[in-house]
Amino acid sequence: MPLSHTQIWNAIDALARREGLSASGLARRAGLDPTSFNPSKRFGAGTPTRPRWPSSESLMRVLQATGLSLGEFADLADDAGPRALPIPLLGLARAGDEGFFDDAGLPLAEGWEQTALPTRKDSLFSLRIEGDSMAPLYRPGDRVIVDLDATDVRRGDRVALRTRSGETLAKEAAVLGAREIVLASINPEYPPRTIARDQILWMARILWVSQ
DNA sequence: TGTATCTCAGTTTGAAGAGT
DNA sequence: ACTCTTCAAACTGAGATACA
Repeated sequence: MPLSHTQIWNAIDALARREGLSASGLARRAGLDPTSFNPSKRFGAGTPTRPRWPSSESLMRVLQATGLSLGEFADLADDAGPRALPIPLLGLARAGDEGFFDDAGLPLAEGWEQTALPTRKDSLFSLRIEGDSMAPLYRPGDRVIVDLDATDVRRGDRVALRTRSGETLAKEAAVLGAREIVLASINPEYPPRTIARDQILWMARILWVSQ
């Protein structure tokens, strides 16, 4: 799904706003010249003006600097409303079969099933992981995407939750009792925590992690 | 206290440079 | 020739400082 000129620049502007920066501030953070994303750079000279595009290298540096995946960037690009972003899906067992990768080992466009990245909706938000209690699965600085609608938590799910005391936690649901739950850390150096159900403001499954 | 001036970080435009 | 990046100069607004 190619992105239009408008979508690319909308996404860059949206990403800059999300980071609390202007377009030039975003460029600077990415190690680019601060003028790279100026409005005057978005169209070439001449009448009519020709649309200009950021290079793929510039785009990759911005994504690296903001910790965003290409899929999340593509979602920012669409200001028309919620949209599922399909990406190729293949089971690991099948990934060794012939016909799914080219000579360079890159995925071919044909023959793959598809899965959808989460669409933009009000119940979605992201959290930045702090501390190493979830290492090595989630590392400090990783961003997880949580869906507040995804409350059907099962044992073993990775969840984010907020307590009445003001803590926000990202853990694994080890025991889901009627009156209390036990949250395990992936890192064995951190002991499990037991939290009473009535102390939980909300708890939802972690859908995606952006590294 | 209120006003004028200075400084600086952030941002912008237009032109030139580099690569193809 | 064309496209994207970089450079130089200028603009803008906020905060600090000086002074009546």
